[in-house]
Amino acid sequence: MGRQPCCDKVGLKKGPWTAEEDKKLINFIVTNGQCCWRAVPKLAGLLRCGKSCRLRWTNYLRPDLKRGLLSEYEEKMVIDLHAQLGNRWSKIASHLPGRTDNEIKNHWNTHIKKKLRKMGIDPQTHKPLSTIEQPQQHQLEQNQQCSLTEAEEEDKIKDSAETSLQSTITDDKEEDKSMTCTMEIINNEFCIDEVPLIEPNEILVPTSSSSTSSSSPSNSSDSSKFLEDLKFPDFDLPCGFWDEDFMSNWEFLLSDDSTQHDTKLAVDHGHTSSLSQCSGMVLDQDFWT
DNA sequence: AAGCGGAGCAACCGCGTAAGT
DNA sequence: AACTTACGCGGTTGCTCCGCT
Repeated sequence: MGRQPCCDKVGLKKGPWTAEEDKKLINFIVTNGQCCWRAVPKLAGLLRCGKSCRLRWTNYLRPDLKRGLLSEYEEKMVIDLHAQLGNRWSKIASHLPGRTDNEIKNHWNTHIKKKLRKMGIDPQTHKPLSTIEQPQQHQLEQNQQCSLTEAEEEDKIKDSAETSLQSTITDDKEEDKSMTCTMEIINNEFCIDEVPLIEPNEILVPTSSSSTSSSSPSNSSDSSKFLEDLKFPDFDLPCGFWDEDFMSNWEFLLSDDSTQHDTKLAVDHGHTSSLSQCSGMVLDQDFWT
């Protein structure tokens, strides 16, 4: 079956996002919520494909994102979850509020891999490097892959991941057995037993798309006029939804002074904290409607 | 000061699949 | 049931920054 490209690539912009584009995307999503990514660029007045918009929003502009390096605890969680889930970054990310799959993937590839190797642990199998012979290692990888592809196992693993972070990994499954030694080694370094539980209500619920918003334009042909009316600071925000710190952060991003904007700047200049604070909040879906 | 190389990270690409018709 | 469409995911790329020579 032929698959059409996600968007007409001709004339679409690629590469780093500008402050102006961020502004447009934020304005649009704050007002309309996340829905129909394919339509977002057109309605928001962006020369990007929907995919690019979604990525920019989920990986960078979302208000509930934490920025900055992963804490030791988060890092430990990533290692733990990776041992159980493999390279399923989005699943791993779902256990780390405010972190994106992309961020975790990058952190894994640039930091954690090295760290584990330094500790003598194979990052793929989570077994000590010295004890693994090549053929065995290969089989281990295959076994892990195999077991992870089964839906039944996945549910078990998911449940396990949610609980084992605070306790020990059950050893009633072969793959768990194979990880035991790894975990022992890691535990020496990270002491996961002391980390607090993550409560379900601490898991952020990213804004849902049920919000074909009531405030959305009556039809798309009015979208350009509609967008003119979007001025972020004028939005009625639920009381206490975003603290002043956070608002100033986004205002920073949206301000006209940020033409040279590289959102990294915001992070580098101490705006991280407000973003991080947001991660503790559960987004109210009503807000988006 | 300039050049080089590695590290880090944002963004892109292509595939799998759920949802819709 | 067959097909289409859009979304989400994971792998990869390429740009920027920074430290070293």
